[in-house]
Amino acid sequence: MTQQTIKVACSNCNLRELCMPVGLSDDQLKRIDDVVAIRRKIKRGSTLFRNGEAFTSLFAIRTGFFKTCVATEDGRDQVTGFQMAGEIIGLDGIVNDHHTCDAVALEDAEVCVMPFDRIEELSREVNALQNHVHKIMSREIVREHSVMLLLGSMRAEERLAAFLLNLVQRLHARGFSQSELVLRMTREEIGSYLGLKLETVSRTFSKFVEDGIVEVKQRHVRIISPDALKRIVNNQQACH
Amino acid sequence: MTQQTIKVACSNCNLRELCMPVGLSDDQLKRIDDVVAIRRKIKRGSTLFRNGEAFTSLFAIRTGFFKTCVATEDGRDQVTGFQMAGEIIGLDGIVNDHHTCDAVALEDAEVCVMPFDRIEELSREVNALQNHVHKIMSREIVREHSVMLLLGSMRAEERLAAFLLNLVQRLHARGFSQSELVLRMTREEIGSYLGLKLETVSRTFSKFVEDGIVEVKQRHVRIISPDALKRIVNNQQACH
DNA sequence: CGCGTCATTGATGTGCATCAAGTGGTGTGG
DNA sequence: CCACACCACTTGATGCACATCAATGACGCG
Repeated sequence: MTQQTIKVACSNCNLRELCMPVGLSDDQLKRIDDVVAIRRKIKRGSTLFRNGEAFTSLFAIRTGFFKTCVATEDGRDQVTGFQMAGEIIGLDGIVNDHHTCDAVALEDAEVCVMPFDRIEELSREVNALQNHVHKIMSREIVREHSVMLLLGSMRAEERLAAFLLNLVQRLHARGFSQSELVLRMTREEIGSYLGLKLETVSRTFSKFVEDGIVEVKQRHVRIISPDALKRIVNNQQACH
Repeated sequence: MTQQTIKVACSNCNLRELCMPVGLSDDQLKRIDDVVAIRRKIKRGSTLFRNGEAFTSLFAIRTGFFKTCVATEDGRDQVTGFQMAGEIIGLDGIVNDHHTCDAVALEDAEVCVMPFDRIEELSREVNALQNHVHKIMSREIVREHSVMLLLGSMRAEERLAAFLLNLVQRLHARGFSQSELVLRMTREEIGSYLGLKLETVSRTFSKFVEDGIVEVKQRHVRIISPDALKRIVNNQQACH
C-alpha cells in the first residue's frame, strides 16, 4: 500500500484560505493544527479510500488531482467528481461510517488527514470551524445539483463546455491560467462524469477545435473563446 | 402568501425517529423543542422557498410532499428531488446564505421551521445533534451520487424502476404499503427528475404494465413484481 | 523498437426526443 | 346537472443525437 505520513501544520499552509475558515485567532489555528495531524502521499492510480472501507477521516487535498466514483453491483460505474488542491473529500462516508465511493489519485498526490471525531470535537468549540464544515457540505450538495442539471437536461456540447469552464475557473482560483489547462483525466473519465461515451467527448472536442473555440493537443487545452463556451452552456446562438 | 404558524414540540412527535437523533435525554429533547419553535403550512402548488431567497432555516417535513428544482437562466429546469414526511429540506442554502433551488409543495403540507443559527448553537452542546446534522448532509450527498449514477448511465426503464423502488421503500419506512403507492407528481415532474421526457415516462409505465410488473391507474401504482423491477435496475435478464 | 494505452475518426444502429392526435378525468359555470 | 374547457396522460409516426462497432493513429514507457 502506497502510504507515507508527514507531520505538518495548517497555520503556515498556503492553501489555508481554501480549506479553512477565515478570521481565526492564532490560538484557534494552533488547535486546528492538532486536528490536521498527518499528511499522506498517494501515488498516481492508487486509491485514497474505497467503497466499503471504514470512514474515519476527511481529507484535504494538498497537491494532486483525484476522481471519485460510484459503482453498481452489475459493474456500471460513474465518476461523481474531480477534486483538486484545497478541496475536501470523504464527506460521503459520514452517514454510514463507511465510504460509498472510491477516491482515486489521477496524479501523485498528497492529502491532509483530518480525523472526523476530532473535527466534530473542535467544531463544538470553534464556531467558525463548525460553520465552515456545514458550508463545505452544503457546497457539495449544491455542486451536485448542478451536475444533475447537466446530466438531466444538457446536450453533449453543453456538457463539455460547462465542464471546461468549471475546471478552468477552479484552476484560475488557484493561480493557474484562465485559458490554458492540462487535463489530468482520460476522455473516458470525462465521459463517465458527463454521462457520455469517450468517442462523443473526443468528437465534441474536435468540433470545438473546428469552430475555433479551443485548441487541443492531447490533454493540453487552450480556451480561445471562453465567451463562446459560455454561450454554448447557456444555449444561445453564436453571435458573430 | 399562504403561511400559518403553529407552536409545537418534537418531544411527542411521531416522526421524531426520522428527523431527530436517537437516545436523547429528556432535557436535551426539551431544548430541541425550543429550536423547532414553529410550524408552517404550505398549500399545494405554492413554494416553501425559492431560488435566491435568504436562507435562515432548515425545514423538517411533517406532512405533505415536496419537490425541489434548480433552473438555468435560459429556462431549463430540473427536479433534483422529491421529499416526504420526516425529511429535511433547505440544506442547499447553507453555503451562500441564500437558497439555490425552489421547494414546491405537491400537496398541502406542513413543515417544522428550524432556524439554522439555533441548530448550530445547540449542536455545539448536544453531540448527538451535531453528528445528526452531519449525517443528514452526508446522506443527501450520497443520495445525489446515486442520482448522478442513474442520470449518467441508466436507460429509461432502469431509471423508472429505480425511481419506483426508491419511492415505495421510503413510503414503506413510513408505514405505507410495500406494493401500492400514489404518485404525488406528474409524469412531467418524474421525467424532469429522471432526465426523460414525459412521453417516455408514460411509455415506460405502459411497458411495465404490459410485462405484468405493475398496475397503473392514473397516479395509483401497484407493484406486482418488485423482483422484476430490481432485475431491471440491476440490468439482469428476466429469468424464466 | 515494440507494445500498451489513449485518442481520433468513420460507418452504422438505436433509444429517446419531438411532433401530433386523441382520450379521460376534473373542475367550473350556466 | 350537464356542457365545456382544461389539464394530465396515452399512443403513434418520425427524426436525431449519441451509442456502438471498427479501424487507425499518436504517445510514452520498458
